Amino acid sequence: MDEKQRVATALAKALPEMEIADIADKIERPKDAKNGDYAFPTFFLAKTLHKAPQMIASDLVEKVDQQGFDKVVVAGPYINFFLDKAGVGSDVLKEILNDPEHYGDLDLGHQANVTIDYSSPNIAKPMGMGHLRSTMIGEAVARIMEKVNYNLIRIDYLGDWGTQFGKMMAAYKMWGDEPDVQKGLKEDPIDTLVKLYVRINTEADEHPEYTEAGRAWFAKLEHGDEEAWKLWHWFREMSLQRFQRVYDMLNVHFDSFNGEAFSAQKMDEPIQLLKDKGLLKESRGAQIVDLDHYKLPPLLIIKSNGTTTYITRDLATALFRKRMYGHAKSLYVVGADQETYFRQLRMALKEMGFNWWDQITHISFGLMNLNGKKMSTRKGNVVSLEDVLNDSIDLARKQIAEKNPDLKNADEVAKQVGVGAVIFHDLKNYRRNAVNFKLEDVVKFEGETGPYVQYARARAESILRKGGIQDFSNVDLTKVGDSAWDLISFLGQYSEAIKRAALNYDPSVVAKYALELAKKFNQYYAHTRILDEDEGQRARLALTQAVSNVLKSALNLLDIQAPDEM
RNA sequence: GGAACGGUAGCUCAACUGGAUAGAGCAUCGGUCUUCUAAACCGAGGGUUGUGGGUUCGACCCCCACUCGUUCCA
Repeated sequence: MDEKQRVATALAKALPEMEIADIADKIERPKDAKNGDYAFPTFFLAKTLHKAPQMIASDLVEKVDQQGFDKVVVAGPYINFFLDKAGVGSDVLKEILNDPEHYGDLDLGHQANVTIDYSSPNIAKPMGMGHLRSTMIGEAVARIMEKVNYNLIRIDYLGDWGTQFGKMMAAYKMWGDEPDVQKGLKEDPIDTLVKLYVRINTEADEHPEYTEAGRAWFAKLEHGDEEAWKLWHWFREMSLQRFQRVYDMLNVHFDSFNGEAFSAQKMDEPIQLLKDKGLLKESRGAQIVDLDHYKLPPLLIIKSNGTTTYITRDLATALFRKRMYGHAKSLYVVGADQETYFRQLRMALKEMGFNWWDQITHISFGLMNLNGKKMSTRKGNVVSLEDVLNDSIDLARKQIAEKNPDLKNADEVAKQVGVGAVIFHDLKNYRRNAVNFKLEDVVKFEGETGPYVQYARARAESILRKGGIQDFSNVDLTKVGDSAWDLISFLGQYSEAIKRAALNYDPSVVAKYALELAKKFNQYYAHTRILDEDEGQRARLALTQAVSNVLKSALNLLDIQAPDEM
C-alpha cells in the first residue's frame, strides 16, 4: 500500500493535471515479475493527449521522479516500476519480525461489534460433512474480521425447536424402556435417538396415532409441561456434548448457543410489528408479507392452519441481536439454497422500518454433495464429520511413521495435520462453488493442501533451530540478496490479501495466499542454501523467520494449526 | 413458468478494479535425495474460457440472446 502511494507520487510530478488518488487507481501489479513491481498503463490518456500510448509512456517516464526506485522503464504502453529491493525488502522483514502477531493487521472495523451466525446444527442429529462448510467458513471469516479489528460475537443458532422433537419424545416414551434402546442410549445416545425418530416416522404410516402423539408432545413442550421440558433439555445437553467433541477437534468456540427455542419465546414482537405496520396480508387463508415490488416471492408468516414458521423466529432473532449486541454487521453463514430467503428477510426488515436491514449479510456457500446428490440425514446419505476427521488423522499418523518416525509428539502433530488437511480443503476454493465430497480429495496431503503449507513452515522452523539465532534486531537485512525478492515482495502483500478476504467474506483468498507463500518459500529453499556460512546467512535466517511467522498467521486465520515439526 | 448462482486444460480449481503470452494442483511422461525434512523441487505435453452477437485501444471479466447444470419459489 505504501509502495503504491510512492509510485503514485512519483507519477504525480509527471501528470500535474491528475489527482494523486486517480493515478493510484490506475496503477496495477504486473503478473509477470519481469514487468516490475508496479505498472502504470497509459491507454486511457491516448484520447485526451491525441498520442499513441507508447509515445505517452516514453514521454512520461522522462518526467517521473526515479528517486527511490531500482529503475523505472518503459515497456510499450506501460511504465514499469522496480522497487528498491534492498530498502523495501529490509523494511518488510523488519516490520514482520518486530511484531509477528500483528503483521498484516488493518483497522477496518474500529472495534465495532459483528455477530456471526454459523455452524448451527440441529440437535439430536449427528453432525455430517455438510456442517463442515458453515462451521469452517464461519470460523475463518470471524478470525479474518478480528484481524481487521472488528469485535466478533460467535453464535451457534441451534436447531432445537420444532415438531420433530415432539415425535422424538413420543418415540422415547413408547420404546425407551426396551433393553437394546437402553443400551444404545448409554453408548451412543444421539445415534439411538435418531433411530427412534426414524422408527416412529416409518411406523406412523400404519399407526396414525403416533403422529398425533408427537403433536401432543410438542404441544406440551410449547405449554411448558415439566416432563416435556426435561426431555427436551436432555436431548439438547447430549447433543451439545457431542457437538463439543467436534468443535474441540476443530478448535471452534462459540459465545452463544441460543437457538430456535430461545427465539420461539420472542415471536410476539415481530408479529405485532407486522400488524401495526399493516404489512400482513391475507392470501389463501394465510398471512403473508407481500414482496412483489422487490421481485421476491411473498413471505409466509402465519400458515393457513394458524401456526407460525421459522421466519417469525428469524425476525425475532434479528431484533434480539440488534438490541443485545448493537452490531454494525450481522453475518449469517448459511447455504446457497437460502439465498432467496435471506433477500426476503432483509426486505421484510426494511419494510418494518429498520434502517439496519442492510447490516444483515448472508454469507452464502455452495452445498456439499455426495455422488452428485444432496446430503440428507433423512435419506441416510450423510458422511459423519467426526469419522472423516479421524480418518484423516489416522492417515497423517501413518505418514509420520513413514517419513519422520522419530517425531516426539507424533499424536498431537497427526491431529494438527489431519484436521488441517480437512479444513484447508474446505476453505481453499471460493465459498460459493458447490463441492462434491470425495474422501480421497479431502485427505490428500500433497500439492495444494493444508499439509503442504504446514510442511513448508515446518522446514523453515527446522532451519531456524539449526541456525540458532533468535534475535534479528541487529542483523543487516539488506544482505538477503536479490534472489529473495520474489518471496519478500509477496510477504509485503499480506495485508492486501487480508483486506480482500475481509471485504468479500472469503477465506479462500487467505488460503490461496498461504499456498502461494509456501510455494515461493519451497522454491527459494530448493535453490538457495540458507545456512551457508557467508555474510548473508543471518539475513536469510531472518527471512526464514519472517516467512514462518506469516505462514503461521495465515494458517491461524483459517483455524489451522502450524506444527514446528512434522 | 419466475428467480438466483454457476459453465475456464482429462479431473479439481485460479485469474485482484476490464490490461502485457489465460495460470496452479492432481493425473500422465521425464529428471533431482552422501549437503538446511523428497508431504519437496525442476521440466514436458495438455485451451476456440458453453454457443452466437455487441461495447471497448483492449473482454474469462461488462451488455443482449441462446444453451447446459445446480438451487429456490404457500
